[in-house]
Amino acid sequence: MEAIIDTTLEGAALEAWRSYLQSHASIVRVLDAELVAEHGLTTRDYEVLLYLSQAEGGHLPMSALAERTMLTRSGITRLVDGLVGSGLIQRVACPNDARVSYAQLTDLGYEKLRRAGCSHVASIRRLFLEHFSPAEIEQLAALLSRLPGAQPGRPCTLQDPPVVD
Amino acid sequence: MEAIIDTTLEGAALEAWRSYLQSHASIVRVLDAELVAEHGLTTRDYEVLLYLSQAEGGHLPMSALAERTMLTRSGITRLVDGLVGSGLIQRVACPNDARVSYAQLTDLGYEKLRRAGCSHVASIRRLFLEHFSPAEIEQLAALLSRLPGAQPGRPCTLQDPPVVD
DNA sequence: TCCGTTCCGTTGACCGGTCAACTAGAATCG
DNA sequence: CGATTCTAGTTGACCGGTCAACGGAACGGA
Repeated sequence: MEAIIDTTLEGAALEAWRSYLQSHASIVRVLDAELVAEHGLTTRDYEVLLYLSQAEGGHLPMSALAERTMLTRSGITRLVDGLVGSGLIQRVACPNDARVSYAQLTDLGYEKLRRAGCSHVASIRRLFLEHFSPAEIEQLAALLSRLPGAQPGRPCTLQDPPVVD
Repeated sequence: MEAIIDTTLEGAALEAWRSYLQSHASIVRVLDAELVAEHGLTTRDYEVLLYLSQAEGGHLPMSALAERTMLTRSGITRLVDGLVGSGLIQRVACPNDARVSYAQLTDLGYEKLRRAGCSHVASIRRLFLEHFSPAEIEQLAALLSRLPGAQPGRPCTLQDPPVVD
């Protein structure tokens, strides 16, 4: 009845994996709490506003948002509902394709994002970046970028990819 | 209307943070899907079984589980409800203190954990560890262990701690 | 042209978790 | 001892998300 993981994952590997998991949980929890407390936004909200701000013209189709946030289309519908409700974005019909509706950042939304962004980035520095030297940051970036899902394009295979050709 | 993060987080730092977030999301998602598909367990379920297996006598009070899993006591109640329902653990009254009830791993639960553990650890290797050399694993462990929450004891402060004395 | 298929977004039902209120048992202190 | 306070666990109401089903619009052959 001994620990399963200890018998199968040796020292440093266990330590790396454990730290990866636990630090993420803790950091994300704090970031979210701060964002909610100071700006009334969840991390999801913030993420959506950020993606919109980076998009051409400040708008993006719902499914593009779903893809970027790794949420379901229905999830995005509901999330956007909330942001529309608080006036940070609005829905705009697409002139070329009546099926798609854009989520469009409003002035209020952009302003909100600007304010929230300052404290949020500061928190990221405090909770993540400040624990490393610039050289270590580079190491870390190099290492972590090899992991599945880290590269924007390569999505992260579930099991072995069903390569059929 | 430019990207907020790009103007405030310079190259490598942005890259490190982005990879950290996205890789975690992707990896955890896959791990969970595999665990559910192959063993009918969520990651939470697995975590609870693992903690119980590591505990003296295979049992732990509910609140100890809540603490370790970073869930609420009510959350643990419901999670344990499910595991009791599928016969993997059982509730056992504490003889010394009638308030506490232990969650106790059953034989079935232990067997389940053993099986699930094999494939789960294999997945962790495939999705995380195998992307690095042993030396890099050590680097990674050393770096990540500095992050808030990575050390078991030190919990991760929310904002500046409200020191009142 | 018209019908089948595919794609986009929304909706209803549900699930896993939180928060707040509660109950029961223990601990403390007069 | 009894009153108060604290602690462990459960419960009800809610929230944020998924999944499955759907409706309307676009596309692609016959």
